[in-house]
Amino acid sequence: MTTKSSCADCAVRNRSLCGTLDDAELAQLNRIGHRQRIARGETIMWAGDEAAICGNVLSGALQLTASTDDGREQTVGTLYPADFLGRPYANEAPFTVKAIVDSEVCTFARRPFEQLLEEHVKLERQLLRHAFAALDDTRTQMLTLARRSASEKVAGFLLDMASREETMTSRATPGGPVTFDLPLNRGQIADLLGLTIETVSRQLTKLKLAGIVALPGVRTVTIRDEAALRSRAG
Amino acid sequence: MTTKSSCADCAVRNRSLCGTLDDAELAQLNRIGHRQRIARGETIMWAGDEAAICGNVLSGALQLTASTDDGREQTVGTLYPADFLGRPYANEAPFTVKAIVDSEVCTFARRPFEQLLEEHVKLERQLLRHAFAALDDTRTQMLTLARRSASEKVAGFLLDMASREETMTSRATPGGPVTFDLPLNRGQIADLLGLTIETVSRQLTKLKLAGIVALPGVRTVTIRDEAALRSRAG
DNA sequence: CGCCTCGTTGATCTCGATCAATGTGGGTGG
DNA sequence: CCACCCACATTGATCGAGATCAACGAGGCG
Repeated sequence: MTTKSSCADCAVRNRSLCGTLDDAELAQLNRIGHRQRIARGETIMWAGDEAAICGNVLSGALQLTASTDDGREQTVGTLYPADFLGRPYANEAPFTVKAIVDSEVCTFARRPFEQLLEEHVKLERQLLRHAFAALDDTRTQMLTLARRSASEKVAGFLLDMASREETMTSRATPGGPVTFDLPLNRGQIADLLGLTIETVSRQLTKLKLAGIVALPGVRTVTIRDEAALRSRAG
Repeated sequence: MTTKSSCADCAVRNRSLCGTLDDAELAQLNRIGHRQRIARGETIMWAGDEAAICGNVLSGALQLTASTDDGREQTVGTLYPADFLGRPYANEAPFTVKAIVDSEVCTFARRPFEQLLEEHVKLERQLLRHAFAALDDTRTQMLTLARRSASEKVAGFLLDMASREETMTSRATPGGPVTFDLPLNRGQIADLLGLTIETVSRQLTKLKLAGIVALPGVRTVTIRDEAALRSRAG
């Protein structure tokens, strides 16, 4: 399910790779790009398969997953709007990419995109910055996975999701209670944090009993005491 | 302690960033580069400080470390010869960089290096490839940190070190016993794998008692049964 | 209504951390 | 040359966080 469309009205126009391109360059990119909808749960790239496409996330959220031979899984990265997806110059995709909510991605076939990269230095430079940023994020997450306790992980995760929510909706209520919906179910949170479903659930219950958060719905979270949550996140 | 020197006799000439440059470009790079020795244990970059330099690792090994506010540490990356060090376009260094053995690095002041990057597309392209490779490595390591058991971690680590040793010395004894020295002490192995010193030590003892490895010296390892080690690594 | 997925809660177990003591090898100074 | 030291490594005993196994609850949908 792909549709042609113009870059002009792109929601992530000035945050993604394309931000620095002039109109002529953008037109070129537009020519090889397709806007593609990906349903929740759908996998658009399998680890080990040929890395045929790359692109920009327009809306929604996707996750990168690695797994051991015997099936233990770990989320090794999450892609949000304006993030870059795929792996130029690689023959096979290193990780599996799956939509965790309904999403839209602006995709390019890898070869033509690589071609464009080589012709447009600005595009390559932006990609380099994105790659470095992703590398820093990933390394920071390593510290969390290896050294933080379950309660630190869950507290940190909630703060992370809250701040993402706040920047999306640009709500200006610093310190006040924030309510938002989690795009992930318990299993997905567990995958992300290197925990089990049960541990995530117990940690959330603990935070609820301590009055730090409220859980009006199973996917809905209200942060009632951000300071306390922050101190638990360490 | 820095010395000028020529790229012509550089040990990592054709594996590092510089591999694709022509003589004129190399001369330019040479003009702003310094060969710098770093003693074992010495820190050349502190997380949060200004990211003043970047460069290529020539020999030895360095580690990137992240730590929590209360002092728990995690190695989030290791740099070997030909790896790129530093963070162009960032104002502060994201992680602390320390030499784990006596090392040599070819360093550039960040600003002039960035300048050169902008002028030489090939350099930028190589850096992009390095960054992607580092990203894949880091994400793969996340799976290990979060989901593998202590014995899987240690077995995998030994195989990793052995293969690195083999490629360095290009020894051609596939399957046969391989002997090599670890550049890391037990504490550093623990940091790398997200374990404690005691657990690493116990796992090594277990492998020794099972006859899978021999430990002729405290830093020396002989792999006696690679297949068994590989099956423990999962 | 019954089924199915997801989430919560309880009981128990296990791996690895922690605390503590002992061993070892290499370097230094008497 | 040897005795001592000190950092590093090993080994043992115990503890506890989180995994695992199991049962139950709550909403959504045919």
